[in-house]
Amino acid sequence: MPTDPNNDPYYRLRHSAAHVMAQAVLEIFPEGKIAIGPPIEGGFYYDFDLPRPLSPDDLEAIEQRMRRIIKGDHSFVYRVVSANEARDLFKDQAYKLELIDGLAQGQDEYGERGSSDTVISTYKHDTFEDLCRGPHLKSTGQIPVDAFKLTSIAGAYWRGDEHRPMLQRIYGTVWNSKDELDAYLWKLEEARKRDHRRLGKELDLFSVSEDVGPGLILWHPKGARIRVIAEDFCRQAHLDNGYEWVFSPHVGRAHLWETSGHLGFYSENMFASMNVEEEEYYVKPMNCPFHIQIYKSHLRSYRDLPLRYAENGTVYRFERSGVLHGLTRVRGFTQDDAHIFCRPDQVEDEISRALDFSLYILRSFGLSDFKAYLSTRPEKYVGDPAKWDTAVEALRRAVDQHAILYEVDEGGGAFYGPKIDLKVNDALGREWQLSTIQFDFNLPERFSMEYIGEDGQPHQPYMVHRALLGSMERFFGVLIEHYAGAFPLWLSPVQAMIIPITDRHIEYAESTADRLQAAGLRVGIDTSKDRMQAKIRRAQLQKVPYMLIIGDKEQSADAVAVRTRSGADLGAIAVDAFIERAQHEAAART
RNA sequence: GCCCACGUAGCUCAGUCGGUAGAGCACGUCUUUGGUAAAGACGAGGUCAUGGGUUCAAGUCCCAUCGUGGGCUCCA
Repeated sequence: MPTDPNNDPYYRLRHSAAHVMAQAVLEIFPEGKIAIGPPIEGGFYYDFDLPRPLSPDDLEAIEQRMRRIIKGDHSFVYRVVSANEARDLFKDQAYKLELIDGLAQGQDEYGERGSSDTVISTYKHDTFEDLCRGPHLKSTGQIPVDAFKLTSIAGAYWRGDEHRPMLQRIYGTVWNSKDELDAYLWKLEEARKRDHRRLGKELDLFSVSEDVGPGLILWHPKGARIRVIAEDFCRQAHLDNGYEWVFSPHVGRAHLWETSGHLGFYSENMFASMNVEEEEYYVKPMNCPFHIQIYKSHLRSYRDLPLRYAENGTVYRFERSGVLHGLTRVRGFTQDDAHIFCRPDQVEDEISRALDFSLYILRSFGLSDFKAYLSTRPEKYVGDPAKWDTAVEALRRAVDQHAILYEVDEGGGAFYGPKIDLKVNDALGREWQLSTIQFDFNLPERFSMEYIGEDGQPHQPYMVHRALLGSMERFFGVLIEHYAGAFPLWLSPVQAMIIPITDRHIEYAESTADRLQAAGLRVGIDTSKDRMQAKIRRAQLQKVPYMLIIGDKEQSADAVAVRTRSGADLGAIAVDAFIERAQHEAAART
C-alpha cells in the first residue's frame, strides 16, 4: 500500500530512494522500461519491465550503483510539463505514456479517479528524470548511504491487473540512520522467529503433509490440545450467552447449493462434486444453508425469535495455489460459525450482543487491541434498501456504544449485506482480521425463510452470520505469533514439566505428576538419561511455563523446585502450594 | 492462476569444474547419576521431491510435474 505524503515522515526519503534505484537499474539495463515506484510502509518499491529476470546478485550491483548516485549528491529538480512535452520526454517508456494519458484525463497513477488537478510534473536528478508529483528530498546526498537495503524481488502485474504484463518489482527499505535500519531488520528477524510455521514445527503443534494436500492442516497432539481447550471454552461461552449448539454434515446435495446460489457465483471456490447414487454432492464451503434447514424444519413464530445457532463447522474452499499460507490461508478450516435469525425490532440488540460477545471472547485470549471496519451498501446489491439502512444503523450504533475505533468503508459491503469486521493487532503490532458480523438479505429470500408474526402473516426474518475467531486454523496461527509460542498457562499444552535430577527420583516424580494431574494440571515427566541442565534446556525451548525440579531435598520435603520459562528460580515450593498457585493462574486465563 | 527462488538424513544446512553422499542437532547402545539453558564414546540413518532427457558418468546440466517460500492477483 503506497503511503500518503501528508502523514508519512519517510515519504520524501523513500520516494527519492526509489528514483535513485530506478536510475541504477536503467544504468544496468538501458533498454529497460520503468513503471511506478512509490514509498510504502517500511520502504519503497519500483516496478520494471526488463529483458531478463533479476537475481539476488543483481540487487548487490544495483545497491552499489545507488551508493555512487547518493554520494554524487545530485539535486532533485522539479518542473511542470505539458502532456505533449511529457509524451515526448517518455516516448520510449510505454508505461509512462499510459500514465500520462491517464493523468491528462484526471486519473492518478493507479488508474483511479484522482483530483481534477491535471498538472503533469517531473523530478530529475543526475541523468534520471521521472514522471512524478513529488515531493522529494533536496538532493540524493540526503539519503543516508548506510541506511538502505534492497530486500527482495517479486513479480507484480502492471496496474495490479492479472491480464496485463507481469513486471519485476524490487523492494527496498530505507531509514534516516543505520540504527533505524538495524532496528527495522531486527524487527523483521523477530517476526521471522515467531512465524507460526516455524514455531509450529519447533513446538510440534501442526504440520502439512504433501501426501494429504496443500492447505490441509494436520493438528498434532500439542496443537490439538490447545484447540480443544479453546473450543471447550468457546462452546461453553456460547451456551452461556444464548446460543444453541448444532451440528451439520460436511456434504450436501447440488440442489441445496443451487438454492443458496453458491453453485452460481461461488463454484470456482468449491471442491469438485462427487456423484453418489446418481446425485451430485458438494463438500460445503459454508455452513449457512445447513443452519437455514434447521430453521426451516419447523414453522416459526415471532415468539421463537431470536434463534442463534452455533457450530464449529469445517468447510473446504478451493483457494488458488499461490495464496495458501501456513495456517492463515488454507483450503480446509473450521469456522466458529453462528447464524442469528431475528425480527426487525431485535436487530439492534442482537448486533450489540454479538459485538459484545466477540470482544469478550477475543479478550479472553489476550487480544485487546481492536479496530473495527464497517462496510456499507455497494452499488450492486440485493434486498430492500430500507432494510440495509436499518442494518447499517444497527452496526454503526453497536461500534459507537462499544467505543471501538472504527473506519467506514463506504460501499465496501458484500452484495448481500453490510458487515462489521473486527481486526486485532498482535504483540508485534500486525493486523489480523478475525471476527466478522454480517447481515444477509440474500439467503432468507432464496430459501423463502419466514416466521408468522403477531399479525398472523408470514414475515422474512433478518439473518446475521457471525464468526468470532474466524477460523480455528487462522486464529491458532495468530495466537502462536502473538505469544511467540509461549502460551499463557490456561492454553499451554504442557503446563509443567517435572525434571527428576537422577533416576532414583523418578518414582517421586511420578507420584507428584499423578497429584498434579488429579488436580487438573497438564504435566509431563522428563525421564530421559540427560543431565538436569539438558532437561531444563529442552523444557525451556518447548516454552513449558513451569519446570519442576526434583532431587533429594524436594523429595524429603514433599516439594518441587520451581523454575519458570522466563528463567526465574522460585525455589522449593510445597506440592500442594504449587497446585493451588497453578490452578489460580490457569483460572485467571492470564 | 502469474513472476522469481528453493526442494539433499526426522530437523537445520554444506556439497567446488558433472566423477559412487557430508556436518550439527535429534535417534539407538554403552559409560557417566548429575542442582537451574546442551556430559562423553560409539552406532544406525539418504532411490539427493517425482518423472523424463543430455552424458562414459547427474545431487550437480536441460524439460515437465508436485510441493514450499517471497510477492502479484484473488478472498462474493
